[in-house]
Amino acid sequence: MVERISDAEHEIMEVLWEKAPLTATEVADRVADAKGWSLQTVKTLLSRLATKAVIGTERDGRRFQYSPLVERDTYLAGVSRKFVDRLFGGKVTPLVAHLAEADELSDDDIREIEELLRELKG
Amino acid sequence: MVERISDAEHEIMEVLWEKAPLTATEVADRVADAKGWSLQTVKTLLSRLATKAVIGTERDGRRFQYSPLVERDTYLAGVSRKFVDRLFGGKVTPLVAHLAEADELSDDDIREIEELLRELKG
DNA sequence: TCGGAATAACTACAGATGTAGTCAGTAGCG
DNA sequence: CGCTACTGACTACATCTGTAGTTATTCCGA
Repeated sequence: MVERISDAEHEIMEVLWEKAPLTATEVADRVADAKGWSLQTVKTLLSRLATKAVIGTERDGRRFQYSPLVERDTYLAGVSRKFVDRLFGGKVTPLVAHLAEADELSDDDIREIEELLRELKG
Repeated sequence: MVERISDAEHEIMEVLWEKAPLTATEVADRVADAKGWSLQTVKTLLSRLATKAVIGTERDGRRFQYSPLVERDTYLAGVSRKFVDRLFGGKVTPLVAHLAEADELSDDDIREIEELLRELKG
C-alpha cells in the first residue's frame, strides 16, 4: 500500500535506490545533471517522500541521511501492475503486442523475453 | 505528440473508443456505473479533452457529438513507451520479469506471449 | 407560443505537483 | 568565542486534476 510517488519524486528515489544513505546535498548533486533542480527543490521532494514514509531519515549531526524504505522491486511491481490493469485490462500480452507493433521490440528483446519465459516455465 | 491525458480523462476516452460519436449525456451514462460521476464532471472532462485536441466535436442541433481524434492504439503505444522508458530504462524484458515475479503472469499469459513472439519472428 | 428541461460555457475550489524562496538554528572555521 | 555558511523547516505559488455548481441559451412538448 505504497502511496503514490510523483514523477519528480521518482527521480529522487532512483538516486537513493542506486546509493544510500545520502544527504540532501548529495542527492541534489546526483540529479543535477539530469534535471537541474535546485537544492531547495530536492529538499522539498525528500521531505515529501519522508512524509509518505517511502524514505527514512537518520540524523547525522546537523543534517539528515536519507534511505529508501521501499524496495525498488516492490515499488515497480506495484506500479507495473496498476499500469497494466488500467490500460490493458490486466493482460500483459496486449502490452507486449503494442510495444512490438510500435517497433519498440528488437530481435534481441524478443530473444531475451523468450529466454525469460522458458525459465519461468522450467 | 499527444498531450498528457489524466486518469479521469482516460476513462472518458475508453468510452469513446468503444463507441463514437456520443453526446455528453451518453458518455455520462456509460461511465456512471464504473465511476459515478455527475454529468457536469463528464462535461468538464470532455471539454478538457477537446481543448487538448484528442477528441473532436460536431454540432448536432443544440448539443455536441464527441469522437476520438486519436486512435486507442496510437495512444497506448505512446504511453507504454514512456512507461517502459521511465521505469525500466526502455527495456521490456525487466517489465515482464517483474510481472512474472509478482505472480502476475499465469501459464496462459506465458503461452500467449510466446505465441505472439513466434508470430513476430515469423 | 410559452415555459420548462436540456445543454454548453464559465466559474469554483481543494488537493497534488513542480519548483523554489525565506527563516532560524547550529556546527565549525578563524 | 563570534560569525558565517550550511541545513532543515516552513512558506509560496502557479499549474494540473478531480469533482462539481451556476448561468445563459435554446429546443421541444403542451
